[in-house]
Amino acid sequence: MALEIPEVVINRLPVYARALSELAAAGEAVVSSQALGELLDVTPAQIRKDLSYFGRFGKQGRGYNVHGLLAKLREILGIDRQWHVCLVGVGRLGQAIAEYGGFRPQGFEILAAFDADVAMVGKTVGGVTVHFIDELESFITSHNVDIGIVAVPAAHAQAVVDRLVAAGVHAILNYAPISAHVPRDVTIRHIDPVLAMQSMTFYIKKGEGGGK
Amino acid sequence: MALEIPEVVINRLPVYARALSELAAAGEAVVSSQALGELLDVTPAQIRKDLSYFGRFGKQGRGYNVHGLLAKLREILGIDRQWHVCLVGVGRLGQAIAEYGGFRPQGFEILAAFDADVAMVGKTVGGVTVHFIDELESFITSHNVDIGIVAVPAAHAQAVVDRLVAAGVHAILNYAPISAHVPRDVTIRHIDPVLAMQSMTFYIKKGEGGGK
DNA sequence: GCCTGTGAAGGATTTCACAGCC
DNA sequence: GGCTGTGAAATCCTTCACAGGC
Repeated sequence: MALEIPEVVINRLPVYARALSELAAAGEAVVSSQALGELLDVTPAQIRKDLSYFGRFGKQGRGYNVHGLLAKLREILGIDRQWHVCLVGVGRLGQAIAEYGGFRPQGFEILAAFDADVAMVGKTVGGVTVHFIDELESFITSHNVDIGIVAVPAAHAQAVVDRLVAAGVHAILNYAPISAHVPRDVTIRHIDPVLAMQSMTFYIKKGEGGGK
Repeated sequence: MALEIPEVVINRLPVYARALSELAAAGEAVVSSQALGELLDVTPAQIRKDLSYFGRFGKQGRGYNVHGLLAKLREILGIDRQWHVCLVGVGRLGQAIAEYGGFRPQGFEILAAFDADVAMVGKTVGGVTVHFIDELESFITSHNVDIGIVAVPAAHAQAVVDRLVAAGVHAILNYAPISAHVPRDVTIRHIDPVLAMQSMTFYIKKGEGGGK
């Protein structure tokens, strides 16, 4: 009977969880949907409805227990555990990703990196050892890698995605500027600052010269 | 009568434009909504409907002229010109952004970077000179900066956003892990790989152990 | 025969508004 | 009195399906 949960809802939960972490760090014990909504620029009704897909976590007249709700969300999202990640591509972008300190504290452990350039093989970037790309599949299998990060040039990105999928990875974070294809049982998210820029210019263009 | 165009539509246009660039580079002269849709995993009806917000660009029986449609989309999005960008924060992340070569070829020129750390001031990162943060407002005004990129620690990010907005910037690309507040006439986009990861784990968690 | 552009239908998501509980 | 949880209403977005042009 677990009715299908909209993807938009799932995408908002990590934002709620992040805000709750901050509230917890600030020593807040309880928060209302109203207060949380103001923090996040979301309507209180939206928050309550989103949470209602998963259960009844609040108390009438009071609001939500910050720690309790955070723990619930972490469980729902599956971020209450360690995930094994591998990185493909250690060019400039890949190196920046390897050196980025934001993944590990959230439970995403980059176990290894892979590259087609033999000159990179054996080096260590941000604490991650670079392997030759041909070892990708065996590493994924032997180390139970859950998530792949793609940071190769656009021309090779789909091939890398295909290899990750074939090797059994079910989630991919793609930094390459392509619309990658994946089977329906694989989840993919794209990080593309240029696309983000290009959608913003539509709105600032309007403000110039023209009407209202 | 320019009926309001949904934001989801605007967000898809850059993806269409990117695909058209590739088709153009591959020497394709014409493309149907069907073919473009297969390339992008989007339904043909969606593409046609999206484009219909802006005009009638296709020819029945043939499809769309690749160059013509691309030019139209670039004009609609405002990516047919140069934009002035400034970067705030040149820590590890900010440096990686400054060194990233993907913005300039798309018309986004990073004119300057700013940081509160005087040890960074005067240095050059990825061809961009670092200024002291207090020069932010005067630089934005004098150089007509359109877009700000925020790459400072979370604790300072909202303050930086506020300063950018006060200085007249109307679009912000935010890499800091916060839900920043901006006035309604300012457009903001968030780049947050951790949030992307955290929404994917919901789906791969389901695949494990459990049902169906 | 093929493919666009588009009203209309359908589906999804958000917001409303209020009963019920603390 | 304040705030949640939630059906119902409203809004938004996608898909259908077909008239019309090439």
